[in-house]
Amino acid sequence: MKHAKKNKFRLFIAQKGLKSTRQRDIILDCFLSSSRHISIEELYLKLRSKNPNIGYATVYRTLKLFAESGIAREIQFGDGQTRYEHANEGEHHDHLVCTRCGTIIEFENQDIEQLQQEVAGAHGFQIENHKLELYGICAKCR
Amino acid sequence: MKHAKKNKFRLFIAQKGLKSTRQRDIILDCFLSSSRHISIEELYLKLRSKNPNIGYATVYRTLKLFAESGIAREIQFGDGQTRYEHANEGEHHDHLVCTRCGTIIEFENQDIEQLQQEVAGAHGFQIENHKLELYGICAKCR
DNA sequence: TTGCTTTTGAAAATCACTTTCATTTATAAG
DNA sequence: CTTATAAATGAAAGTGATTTTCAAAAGCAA
Repeated sequence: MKHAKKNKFRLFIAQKGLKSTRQRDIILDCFLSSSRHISIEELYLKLRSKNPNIGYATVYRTLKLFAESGIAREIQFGDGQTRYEHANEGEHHDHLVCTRCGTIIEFENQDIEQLQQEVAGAHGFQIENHKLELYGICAKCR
Repeated sequence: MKHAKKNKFRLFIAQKGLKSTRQRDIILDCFLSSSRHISIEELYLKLRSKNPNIGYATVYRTLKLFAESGIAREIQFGDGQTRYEHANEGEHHDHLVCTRCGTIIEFENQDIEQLQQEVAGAHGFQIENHKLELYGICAKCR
C-alpha cells in the first residue's frame, strides 16, 4: 500500500520531469506513516523533530505535489487549516466530523451518491466531485 | 420578504442593546438586493460605488451580525472567499457549483438528508449540521 | 566534471480577514 | 435641548495561513 503510493509518486515525478530529492522522500515517508487526516502544521512539526532543517515552504510545496500526483487529497473542514488525506485510486469517501473533539470518521454511501447523481442530472449538471461533511457530536463525546 | 428580514435584524439589534446606524441600514439594503450568494469583496465593491467612505472592516463586522441575527448564513466553497447567502427561518439547502462559470444552484433533497441521519446514527453521531456541495459543469457550460 | 535546471530554505510578500484606537454617533438621562 | 456614555466607524496595523522570491545547493544528463 505504502509502496504503491511511493511508486505512483515516483512515476509522477518522472513524467513531469521533476527531480527526486531527499526532502521529498522524507516528507512522503512521514506523510504515509501519519494519521489519515493530517494538517500541514502537524506534518511540519513531526518532520522537524527528526529533520530540523526542513523548510516550511518545502512542506507546502511537496504536499501540493502529492495532491497533484493523486496520492493525497486536500480537505478543509472550515477551521482554517488545510489537511491532507491519503487518497486511494478511484475511491471517494465523506466525513463525519465531531465538533467537540475533532474526531474524523470516514464513510461511504452508495445510496447518497446515487441520489446526488439524480439531483445533478435534474439540473443538467455533470458532477466532477463532491463534498459531504456531517458535523455533530460523536458517540464518545455525548 | 425583505421587510421581514429588516424587522428581524432590527429586533436582533434591539435585543442585543446595539445601535441602529446609517451604515448598517445601507449594508442591509445592499445585501438584500444582491444575488443570493455574495462574497464580501463583491458586496464591499457594490457598496463603495454609492458610499465611497464606508469601511472594509464595517462590512465584515456587519455581515457577521447578519449571520448572528439569522438573516444570513456564511458559506465557503473552498475558493478562499467567504460568501453570505440569504437565510430563511428553518430552511436548509445544499449547492451545485459550476466549476467553469461559478454559477451556484441551490437544492434540497429529503432522501439525502434521511440517509445522512442513518449514516450518522450508525456511527453514534448526532448531526448538528452538514455541508453538501456538488461540483461540476452546469448545463450552459457543457 | 560540466552545464543546465530544478529544488531548497529563509525571509519577504500576499491574501483574507481581524483588531486597535482615536474619533464620531446613537441613545439614554437630565 | 444639552450632556454623558457606551457603541460604531474608518484607517491603519496586525494575524495567520499560505505563497513567492531569490540566492545558494543539489539532481541529472551528457
